[in-house]
Amino acid sequence: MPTIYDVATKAGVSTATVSRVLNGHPKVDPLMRQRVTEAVEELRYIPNGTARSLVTKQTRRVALLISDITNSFFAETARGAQDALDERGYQLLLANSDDQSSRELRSLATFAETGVDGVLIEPAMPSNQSDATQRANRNKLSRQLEALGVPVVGFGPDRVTDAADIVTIDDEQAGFKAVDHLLGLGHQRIAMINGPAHSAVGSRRAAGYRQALARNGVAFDPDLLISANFRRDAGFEAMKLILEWPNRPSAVFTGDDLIAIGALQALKNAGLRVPQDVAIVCIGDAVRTIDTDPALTSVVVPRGYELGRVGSQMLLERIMSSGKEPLSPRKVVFETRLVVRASTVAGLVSNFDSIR
Amino acid sequence: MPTIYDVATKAGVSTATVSRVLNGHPKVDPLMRQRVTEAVEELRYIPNGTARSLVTKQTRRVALLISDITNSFFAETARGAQDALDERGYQLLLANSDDQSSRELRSLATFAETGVDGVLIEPAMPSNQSDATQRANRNKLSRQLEALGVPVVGFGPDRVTDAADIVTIDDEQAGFKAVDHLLGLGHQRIAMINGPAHSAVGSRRAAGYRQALARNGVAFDPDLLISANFRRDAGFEAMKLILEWPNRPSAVFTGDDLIAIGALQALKNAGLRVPQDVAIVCIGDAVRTIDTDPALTSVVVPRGYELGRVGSQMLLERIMSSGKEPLSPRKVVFETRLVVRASTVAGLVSNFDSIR
DNA sequence: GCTATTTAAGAAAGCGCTTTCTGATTTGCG
DNA sequence: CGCAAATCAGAAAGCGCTTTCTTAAATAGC
Repeated sequence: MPTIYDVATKAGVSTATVSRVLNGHPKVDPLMRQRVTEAVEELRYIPNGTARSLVTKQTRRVALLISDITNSFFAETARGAQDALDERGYQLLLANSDDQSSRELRSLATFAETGVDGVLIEPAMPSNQSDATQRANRNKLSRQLEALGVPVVGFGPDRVTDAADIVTIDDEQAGFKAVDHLLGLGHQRIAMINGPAHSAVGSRRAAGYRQALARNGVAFDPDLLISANFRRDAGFEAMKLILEWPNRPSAVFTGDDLIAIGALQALKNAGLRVPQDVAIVCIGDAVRTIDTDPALTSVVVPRGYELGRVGSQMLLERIMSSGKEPLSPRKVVFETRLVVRASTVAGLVSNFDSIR
Repeated sequence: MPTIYDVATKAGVSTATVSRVLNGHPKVDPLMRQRVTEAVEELRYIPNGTARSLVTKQTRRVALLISDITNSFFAETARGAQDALDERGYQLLLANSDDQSSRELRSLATFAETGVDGVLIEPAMPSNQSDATQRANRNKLSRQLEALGVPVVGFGPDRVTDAADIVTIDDEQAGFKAVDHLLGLGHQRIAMINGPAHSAVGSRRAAGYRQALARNGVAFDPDLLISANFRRDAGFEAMKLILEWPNRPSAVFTGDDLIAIGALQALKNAGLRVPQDVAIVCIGDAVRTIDTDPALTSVVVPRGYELGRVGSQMLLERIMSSGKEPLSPRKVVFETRLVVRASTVAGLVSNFDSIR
């Protein structure tokens, strides 16, 4: 592997000049530039990024720390991040936390050694722990993130660090819109099948559910709020359970689209009509909810791609403005949008246009 | 940020000793080790990986270059790779090629600068190009990969480099098993709805289809082989087309599970019974094919996770054995398994046990 | 025409580590 | 007890760059 010395020798200049040419320094004689460029090509010289990083203290690398890349939402987030970073010549270092604080901290420690210019993080929020433990973990995370000394952008409603930017979805609003829609259609007894009780996303969506009820003067009945899982089978089982209640709700709001698909299946199996017997509304991805039968009314939330992209852009802004006066922490909240389909309004025909 | 000098000073030793302690060098006095360890903790010293890399020429970083992380198969691959790498303290650098050679080469160039210890690659195989162009691209890829000078593991049937390891799925076998099953049930007129005509995976699966026909003495009819896309809607449309044929096939083999799901929908819409009127068999993921109605008979291929994991392990073996005599190129071919369900044999009841 | 100023290239230091080589001290052995 | 061998810590070089400082040459000013 040729080094900058080889190039300098071949071009008959000093390494300083080679470096200047390589970095597009303005004050360099066109002749020198030419000679260096030729030498670079002849030797197929590739600058050593490690050596460069050692002196510049920049790696052109950003870490993305999520719970699980296998989750399609985060896969999209990764892709969005990747695309934005790519445009600026930054690379993406990926790590999965499995929503465990310990793994999260471990990854961060590795990043500290290896060196990154910034981190994108979806903070772990393990729900199986006490509030005190959770707080302690968040504190540890904050401190470790601050110790890294690089810009941070967090996905989720809470700021992971005092200086961190935030990009998130207004889940409470989404829950509100869904339930408000049902109430507007005259439903009064509305059940909710939610994700895990203490999941961050689930609890915010449930908050929206309660808020919509309150605003419409309907009393909240805790029995109607079921904690399940963000999975199809969980939705199926929960719905079966609901159908055994003596006083069946006229509508069901589900915490996400997979739950809704499972619930729909359970209703079909029971021979019930949707929406005539039970209406369904969910929060979810636009694409996944359109080709069910009936198509699902849903509050469409932005795709992971958007969040990843915007998050990266914000991170890059911070990275590139380092040295200048620090930007104050920003927060981007994505809006959600109710898309009415046949699962709440009988006979409505939907096509893919509705998802745009 | 404290450096190794600070630690050395604080511990009253030389940087050499600190380095030895940090790297677990055996011949170092326990007393020294103790003093160094204490100094490290007091100063919260974190070794600078960049500086280390500069001298050791190792980055503890591996690149994963795939077409698109948003594809769930590759998301799983990434996860499998990640998990295997994590165990050895290696990090994952992610890049998407979108199946474009140009992007692939660009990413590789960046990796060359930044430095990686190995690369996992799913080579781009853009099908919209001439054979000559494709060959040229493959050559460029090979050369650039070789220039990198690090171990390579490729996903797919063809060796990307003479020295590269391979991990792949026996798609031809999968196609064979699927069609052989149909033939065994007495079907003679069997259509295939495949993915894109020139996709690597699709063409191998089609080869299996033809091979099964040949082995069973059934003539291959090119009209029965439809090129579509590995998507649900493509399957739906293709099936609708087939149903307009004067001489309807008694069975359909689809290139993947999404196509099958779409095809199933088309058959239902047409009021046809599966498998009595038309049997369906597909190649696909075990989970996705079980909760259709009827459950899909399918040739189950390993999940991306497995490929990623095994690929990484092979890569790590090579990385860690560098310096020793080079391992000869290896090839791991994952077997596939026919799982018979109700879409070919009426009345068969399936549960999740069948997917293990 | 001679000094003052600008311009651009080079010398060399230094980024934070690892590792070889050297040398002091200890241990082994006859 | 004396010398050879073994042990382990330190000095210093060097990994491949960037960047400051220096210096030589070119230009300007009067």
